[in-house]
Amino acid sequence: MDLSERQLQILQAIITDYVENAEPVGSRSIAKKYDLGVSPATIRNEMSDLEEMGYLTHPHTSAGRVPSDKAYRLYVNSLMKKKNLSAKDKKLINDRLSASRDEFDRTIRHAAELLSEITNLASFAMTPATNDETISFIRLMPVEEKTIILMIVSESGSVTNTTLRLPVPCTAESLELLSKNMTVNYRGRTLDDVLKNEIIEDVGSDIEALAALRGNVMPSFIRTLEDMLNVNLYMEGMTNIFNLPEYSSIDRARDFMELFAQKDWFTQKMLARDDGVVVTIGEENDSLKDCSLITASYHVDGRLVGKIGVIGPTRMKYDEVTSIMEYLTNNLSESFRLTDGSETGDGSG
Amino acid sequence: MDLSERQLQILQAIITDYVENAEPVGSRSIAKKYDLGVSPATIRNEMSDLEEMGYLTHPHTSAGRVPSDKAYRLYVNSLMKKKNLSAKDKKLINDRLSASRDEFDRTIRHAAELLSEITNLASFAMTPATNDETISFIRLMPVEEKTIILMIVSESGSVTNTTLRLPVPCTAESLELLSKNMTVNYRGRTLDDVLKNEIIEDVGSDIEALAALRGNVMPSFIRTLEDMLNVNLYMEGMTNIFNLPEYSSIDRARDFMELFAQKDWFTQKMLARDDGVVVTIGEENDSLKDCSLITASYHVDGRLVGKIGVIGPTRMKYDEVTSIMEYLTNNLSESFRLTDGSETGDGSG
DNA sequence: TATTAGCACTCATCATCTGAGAGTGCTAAT
DNA sequence: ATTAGCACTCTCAGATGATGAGTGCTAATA
Repeated sequence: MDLSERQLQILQAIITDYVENAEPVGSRSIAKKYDLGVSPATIRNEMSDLEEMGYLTHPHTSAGRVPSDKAYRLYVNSLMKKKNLSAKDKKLINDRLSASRDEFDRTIRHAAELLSEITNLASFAMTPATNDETISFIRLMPVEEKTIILMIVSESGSVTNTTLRLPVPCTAESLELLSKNMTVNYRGRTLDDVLKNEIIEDVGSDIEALAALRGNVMPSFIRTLEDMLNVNLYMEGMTNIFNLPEYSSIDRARDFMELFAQKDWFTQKMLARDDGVVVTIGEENDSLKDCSLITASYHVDGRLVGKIGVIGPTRMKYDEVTSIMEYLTNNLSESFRLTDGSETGDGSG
Repeated sequence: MDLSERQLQILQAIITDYVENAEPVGSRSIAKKYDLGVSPATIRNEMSDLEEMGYLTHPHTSAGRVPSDKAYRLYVNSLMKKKNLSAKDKKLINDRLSASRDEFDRTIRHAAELLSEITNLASFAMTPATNDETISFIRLMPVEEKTIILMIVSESGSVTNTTLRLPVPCTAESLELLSKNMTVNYRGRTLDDVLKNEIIEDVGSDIEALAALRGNVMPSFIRTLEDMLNVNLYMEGMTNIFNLPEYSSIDRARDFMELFAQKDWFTQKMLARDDGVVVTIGEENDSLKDCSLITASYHVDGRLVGKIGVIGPTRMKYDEVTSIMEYLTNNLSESFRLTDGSETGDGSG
């Protein structure tokens, strides 16, 4: 049962009005503000039908109508028109991101900050999942007699390291040897692959001292690989939601904040979402039943996929927010394109 | 004008009761619950005097009394008795910290988690300020033709690195040479020293290619040193405060949360506090006028000083919280004592 | 002199009530 | 098919009054 042109217009008007004012919309105000050429009574009848079809709800008899999740979904899928970013916002994004372009994590954090500043909602940004990153080389370095640094470098140039203490001293030569040994062994393999398919124990055992050293290093190696898999999550603007009428009750606000206190859970959730701009509305989210969640993905070196997102009430300016996120992720992907040498890696300052 | 023994008893009783129930305390309930051997009327008179002296306040005529900041200060300084941790809490702390002892940052985060769990307040923990850390060595490593890794290792074994791209290719030998060169130059100097006293430009200029490379590396070197100075701040249990009656108003809750959204500002504030267990109450804090803040410091390798802290309403169980923090920081300092080789640096798992 | 009982008084809180206003839903006219 | 008219419903804000906790003062008491 498709909606008539007029019904769509009315629904659109109600959504626009409700998103703006956060108050149930009455037939009279629609008739007055939006020039639909019909009387409030007609609009009332249509509203009644729309409610029957599940697009509107009714807080109580004598209140106006409020759009349902279904209405927002329809809006996002068909009604919504693409919005152009204001020149001001574009400038803001360009300026702020370029200032930190060569520092990966800082840039990601700035993206989250920008997103919450421009949208006035809660936002997050996370570094890419690195399951498919491949190992480039492994290096062991002496610090003190029994202290060494273990360093793993991935193909995309990201580095993770750990400092570890050995039960017995070791020589610089044996560290060098084991470094080469491990590099040969693991170079080109993905983190997931190495972590899942356990450790191969058959290399280097011809020299006993080396085998012992290897035994001491392996647990740290594995743990460091796990560290490498961790994505960093930056959250910003959580307090913005306090300014919204839907969170004026302390309980609502608490529920909201508590969701984000569980960072690990949240990260997993976000990683699982599809790439590209994805909008989920109200009940479509498992938790967050009265929130909408918009995520978008950016690319690093054209491959790795990181995510940014915005969380707010279902009453949200979907058109604006999606546009901002599209612009922002394009900008990020552009920043993180490593194919040619135009970026020197150190800033001008 | 000193307080009489009886006045102290009454004040103590009021504080105990108010901390427990968060409601203004009346003379009758004091007389009933705490066996002071005097009638409500006498207590009323004393309360009136205490109010005149600024130890109590009066929300309105017919309400009971509430302790003022001054009262809490007196309590913390003289009245409070040291509390023993419950065996349960001790076990919790021992178990949870030992599980992550060899991973520095993780341990710090766990400390913050523990603190908020046990106190049911908001907590934070931060890694030590590293101004006085000295540089141990600097290493440059090739990744690809024009991509290299810059790595700085401090005396205490902490490592910071950055990946940078050069405008022109460089040889492994020149990287090696510059590494040595820089290490000789900076070894033993503190981060602060190096950052403040600008860069010495007179070394290695005898080889032109090396000087050029050095010019390309220095900006990243400085930035990486700055990174090294950054302390990590972990905040936990922010949502705990929603359960407290003093934050049942959305405005209060918002103010509270907004303070902690400014992480940099907060970090600076906390770094500036004295070492040891420090309690500041209400107005004694610049911002946070109706909060109390308790911080304590732990030591790494007996030298570097990190901080943990708890933030809550002035109505707080000062005795319990300070005890917990003392126990926790002792435990942390113990964990981070690096003097002998008993710790292998890699876990048993 | 210090303490206490007694009592009038104050004030917040809660439940109840009221009128105003917004908005609907239905019916009958256009 | 649309619209005007009107009764009806329900929320909201303000007013009212009862309740009860707790004080502050006074006069009696040990």
